[in-house]
Amino acid sequence: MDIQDSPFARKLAAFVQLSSADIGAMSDVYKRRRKVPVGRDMVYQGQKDQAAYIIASGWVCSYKMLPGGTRQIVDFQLPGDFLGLRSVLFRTADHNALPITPVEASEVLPEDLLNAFTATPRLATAVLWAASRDEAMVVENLVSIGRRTATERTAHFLLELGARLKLVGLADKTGYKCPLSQYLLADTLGLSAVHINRVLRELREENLLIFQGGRVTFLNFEAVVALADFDRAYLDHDGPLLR
Amino acid sequence: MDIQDSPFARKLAAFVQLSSADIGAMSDVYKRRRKVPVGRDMVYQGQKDQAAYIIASGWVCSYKMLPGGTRQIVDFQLPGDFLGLRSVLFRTADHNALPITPVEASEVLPEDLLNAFTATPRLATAVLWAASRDEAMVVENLVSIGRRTATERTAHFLLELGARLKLVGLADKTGYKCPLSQYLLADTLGLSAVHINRVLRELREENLLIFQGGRVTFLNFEAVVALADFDRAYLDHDGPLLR
DNA sequence: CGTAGCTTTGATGTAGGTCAAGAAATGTGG
DNA sequence: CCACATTTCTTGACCTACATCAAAGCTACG
Repeated sequence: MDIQDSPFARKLAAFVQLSSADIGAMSDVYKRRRKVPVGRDMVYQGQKDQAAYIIASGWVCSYKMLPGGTRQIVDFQLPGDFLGLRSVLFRTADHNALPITPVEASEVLPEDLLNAFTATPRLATAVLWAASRDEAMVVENLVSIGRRTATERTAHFLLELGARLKLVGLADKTGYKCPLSQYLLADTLGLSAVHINRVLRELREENLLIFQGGRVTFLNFEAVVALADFDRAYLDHDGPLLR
Repeated sequence: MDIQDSPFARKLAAFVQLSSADIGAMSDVYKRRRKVPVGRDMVYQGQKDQAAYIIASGWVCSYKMLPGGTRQIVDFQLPGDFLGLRSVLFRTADHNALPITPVEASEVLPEDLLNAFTATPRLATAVLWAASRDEAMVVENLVSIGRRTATERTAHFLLELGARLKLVGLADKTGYKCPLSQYLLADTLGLSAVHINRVLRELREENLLIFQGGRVTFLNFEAVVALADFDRAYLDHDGPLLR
């Protein structure tokens, strides 16, 4: 794939107009392509001098383990997303990352990243923007878990996933392919798997959405948006914000 | 105050060694000093072309409102912290920010910030690092609310605050001054104010810590760390990480 | 075609919410 | 420096959303 057509470049290009120099710097960063199988951690907590990755295809989840053996999933990385930026900046990973589908990713070495930032500040700004977008999602998740009911936060999360996938052309208004199990959903939303199951049944019986057979289908998109108090604007940005 | 002695410069200097050029760029960024009284929002959701701020003194809380009138506090900004970086990058604020003590802050204009990044990439990297540290805290909060009990997450949060304040010289192992009400604590931790009160009583009666009279006092620091499963490393960084 | 991971459902338990109301602290104007 | 108002804290009684436990039916794929 040409660098300019990669999901990563597409995403960044939504924010800054990248010059050919910027794109050149990106191709340096974006070097070693790797395939990673399901179920083996790509990053694990406490690991030193961890590389970062840019996801080309597949889904990854970033999570933290707690002493009791419970897990909290913090975020998912989808095609075009950066994985492990914090691990590079802090020199130590503070979380784990696990592919939940087979993944193709490009390894980004810390030096390359920092050199690219120094050489092309616009790229640094673009990466900062992408990191901020991810943080905005984590924040929205925090709000969900803190103050929304199980049903609201499930709906909210599934809408958010849809919006992200739409950005990279993997979803439309009717729904999207979704490889998540109810266990993963539970660990994302701070609920038990049993309760997630009941919530999903309720959403299905209310003709709001169907989560089944590896697919999310919205039956009544507007009603789901209303239920979840979903802000459609927050992941949409018209054109490049920075010229 | 000399720029080099500001809490902001101190914090960034912990990450990158800033050259005099970097410091010069910072003084451009770090320009208009303002005083803000308690209880008037500095940033509010939906506001366009919002400035960002660097806090010189005082505490600010960033929060989101939900339709039911409930509130989730996402983070606190303490002296040296950046406020509203996302608002600048996205051109629209996605949250509110409210001083909970009188605040002195320097306004950072979007242009100045972006110019500084272009002129001195090291500064951009440093700001990216600071933003990542803040995100790490939001993540830790998410984990708390998702998977820790009320007692654990309260302990965790109070330890984290202590660690942050220690970085800017406002806390030691015995405790710190803390202007938060139990209502603020509740909205931070996704609990009700009534329950926070019970949790604090329990922590007090177990001789773990006292939250009273605008002060947090640790009676048995080690026990609190153990209870909260607090990772002391994650906010400590020995020296500049990036040379 | 067996076995391991998912999904579904029922029964029961509990952490934390809500409501209510008094006590203490804090602020404000005279 | 006091009286009054307002917020903040504290506690008790009761309730509910979600967890836990248990067990049966699915899917899938080696």
